[in-house]
Amino acid sequence: MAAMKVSRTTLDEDEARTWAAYACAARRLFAQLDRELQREAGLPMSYWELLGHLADAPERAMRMSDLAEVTRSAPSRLTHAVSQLESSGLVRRRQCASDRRGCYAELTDAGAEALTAAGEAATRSLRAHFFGSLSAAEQARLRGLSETILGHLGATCDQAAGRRAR
Amino acid sequence: MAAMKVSRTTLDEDEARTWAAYACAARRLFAQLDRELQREAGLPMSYWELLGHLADAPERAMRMSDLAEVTRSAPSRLTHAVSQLESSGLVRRRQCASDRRGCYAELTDAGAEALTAAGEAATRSLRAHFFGSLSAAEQARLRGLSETILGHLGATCDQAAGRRAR
DNA sequence: CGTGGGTAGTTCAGTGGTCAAATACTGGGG
DNA sequence: CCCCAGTATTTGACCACTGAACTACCCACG
Repeated sequence: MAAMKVSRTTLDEDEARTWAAYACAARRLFAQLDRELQREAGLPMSYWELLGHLADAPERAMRMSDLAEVTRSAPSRLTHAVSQLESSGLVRRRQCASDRRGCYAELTDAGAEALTAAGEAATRSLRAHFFGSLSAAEQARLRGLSETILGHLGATCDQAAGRRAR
Repeated sequence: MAAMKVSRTTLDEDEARTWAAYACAARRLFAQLDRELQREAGLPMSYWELLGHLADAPERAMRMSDLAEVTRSAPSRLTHAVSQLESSGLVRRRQCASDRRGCYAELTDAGAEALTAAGEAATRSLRAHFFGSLSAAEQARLRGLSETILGHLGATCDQAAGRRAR
């Protein structure tokens, strides 16, 4: 008879294979997208996303800390990333009028252009390697599963955040 | 009536959301696992996997280049990683008898211990954030989808590899 | 008012990773 | 037998990212 599943401190065969497949697929997809984005648009994926958030924002500008929050990255990362993007002319820093500590990162026209170029490269890459391998129904299922995972992560993270906030 | 889907150079709403959900979930899972592994076992995820491959190998040892292949990483990364692991005593380098250029990386007893500790931490983390959010059926579906993606990636990569190999 | 605890952003030192060049050795054809 | 094209690994310079100080500023309270 099959053994009851008991809590072990080690993954069983099936779990290990599931995680391996998931992790390997995701990593290779990221690596591929990143490479193609870099090659065709000269932009790493993380910078592409950063520019994307700026483009979505009103005035194409955001406070550093808000940008840090939506990209889930440490403030110091933003400083470095924005400095780098600023030096390649895709982003501009603007003093915040109401709070002299503060600082806006604003998308420049060159940044907007780079963003659309990167968007096209990303689209090609994703169609080739991600959407191209899945039927519409499979895409929907994968999206559902991802959202489930995210929901669970969000909940546990919010708990932690709540605890920290006391 | 609904528009025919034509090839655009930009993702449509639905594709964008699917990719966003997938990418965000995967990244947050990796980040969480990496943090918890680091905190509880003092080991980044990539080093944990590296040690895992060594543990699975006969004699708990592998040639640097084979290790590079199974971890899909550049040779120089292996050199750096193995040096670092060697200096913390988890791995030992051994000369290859038949090829004096060659070199084995061998798991030490301390390395094996660290690996099981990391395995337990990883198991807890994955159960909490990954398996914990999905039913058995969902896990199976996610695994199937990941394998589909991998199959597609493998095929396209092998083509590229084949072209390169001429 | 003025002072102190919180907040916005930067700086710095450390780490894991990449790419390109250097080193050391192998093995088959002249 | 020797030479050289290829292979295994290392080295070094550089980059992105992180966490922990640090600076500058805001604002509410006494």
